[in-house]
Amino acid sequence: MIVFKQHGVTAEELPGNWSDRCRKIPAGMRPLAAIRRCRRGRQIYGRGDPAEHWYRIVSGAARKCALKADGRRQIVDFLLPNDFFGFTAAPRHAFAVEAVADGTLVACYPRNRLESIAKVDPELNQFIREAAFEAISRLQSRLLLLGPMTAVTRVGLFLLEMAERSPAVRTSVVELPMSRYDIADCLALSVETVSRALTGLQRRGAIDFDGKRTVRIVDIGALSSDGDGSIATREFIPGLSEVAQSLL
Amino acid sequence: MIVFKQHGVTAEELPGNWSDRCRKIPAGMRPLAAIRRCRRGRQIYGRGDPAEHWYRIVSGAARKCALKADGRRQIVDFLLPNDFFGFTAAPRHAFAVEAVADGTLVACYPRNRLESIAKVDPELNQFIREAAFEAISRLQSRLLLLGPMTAVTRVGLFLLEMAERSPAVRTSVVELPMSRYDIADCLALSVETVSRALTGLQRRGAIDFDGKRTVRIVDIGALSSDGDGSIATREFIPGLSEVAQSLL
DNA sequence: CGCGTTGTTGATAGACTTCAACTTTTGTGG
DNA sequence: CCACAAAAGTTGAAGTCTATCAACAACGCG
Repeated sequence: MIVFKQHGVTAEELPGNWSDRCRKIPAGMRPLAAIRRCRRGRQIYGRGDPAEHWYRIVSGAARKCALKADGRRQIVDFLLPNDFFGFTAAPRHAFAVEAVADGTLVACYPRNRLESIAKVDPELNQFIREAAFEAISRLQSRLLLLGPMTAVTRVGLFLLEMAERSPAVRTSVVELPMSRYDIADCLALSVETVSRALTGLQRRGAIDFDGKRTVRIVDIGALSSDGDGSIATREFIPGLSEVAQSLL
Repeated sequence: MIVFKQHGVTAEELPGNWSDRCRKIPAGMRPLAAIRRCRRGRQIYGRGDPAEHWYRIVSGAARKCALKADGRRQIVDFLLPNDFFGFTAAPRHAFAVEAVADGTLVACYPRNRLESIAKVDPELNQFIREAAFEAISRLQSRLLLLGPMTAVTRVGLFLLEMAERSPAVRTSVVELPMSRYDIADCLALSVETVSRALTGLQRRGAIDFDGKRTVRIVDIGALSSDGDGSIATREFIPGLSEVAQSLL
């Protein structure tokens, strides 16, 4: 059994909020779902495409991203199972969404039909509203990740966020569906810096690898604290659960 | 008359999207509004406060921010007239919101009563949904501002965003309600860097000042292009209007 | 007028990016 | 099943940008 050095919390107790996101999908919208299977890199919708559907990740993972003139990507959000996306008040999507994992399953819901049903179905209405509110929370957490902090701290907090959003039972083991390049584009760092940060965290004993994309969180204190030992994030990441907050 | 050097577009034609945000507020929610007047720096709600209201800025400006352990702030969003805020699926607010301008007027709507009315009022429902979607758009734009780019570009894009969100008729003149410190905390830069960037843009002839907090946008090309003249943001900021996109 | 706040400018140190070389992993076709 | 090429990941050295520290100027308010 893995025990976190600083706090004596077993790995299994590392809190996740995944179950929170598994609220029952309203009966009214279930029959409207069209399931699509996407290979790695496959575009789910592009920038400028008419916004005719809302989407939900069933399994796998996707990235919401913008393309800059110099060819570099900026990843705005990672979508994991049960995340809804594609919300916009505008008639067209402002960002592209692409599958990250091979064989990602996406449920597509026709927007106009969903909106018609919502007119007479309070349950569906509340569901959509809360899905949108969760997207807001996710984006706000991501904004904090881009604040002024060192690369190591940023990568560490990213791993924590992924751990909490992960559906895995043992949340101390994080499966990263995305490449180092994706992480870099998401954290506004270069690939090399991400790689060095991960290596640094490993050397420090904060994490360990069971493969390039499988991370074991060993010492959650070392993960979130800065290099000099000072804790940089107390009361800082609202997206993290209460328990994780207290650990920071 | 001010003419933009690169494109020959008069100042008055610089497009704003403020009128888009002035959609009529549904009749059902108007009588519920309680108006609050806030002095500069006054907290509208704090982190951890029960989320019992939704809010709308009537006049003035506010900042949504998180406090880090080292005492530094991270500003997640600036709220301008007609922006709605306070949305959350959680029972408590994750961020604090404080007035930036003196005498800021805020409309407060009781959340539970609004939700009750929404159950039977499709119009109100759609209104709330779209207000939330707009918050999502705003946050996504802000995420792009924190991507990897130089401080000058970041400040320039910030000015453009403020210009487009401004209710002023002549959108080439931007009134900044916030201090340099606020801008720094919003863009993840130091105050000194923000100051230097503004001075640099002025020297380059991209902007001019009618006072510390009144900026005239003179050359929109120089504002959004990088130091070496290369344009860094084409097709990049979905939050900007189509016309501004074409100018970038 | 004095004092605190806000804003500007300069010099230095530190962090990240970039460029380059290299290793490991993955996938594909013979 | 192996060979080979492409993609993904790692590591090192040098350059650039920004933060920090420090000093000072401008502004606002009692």
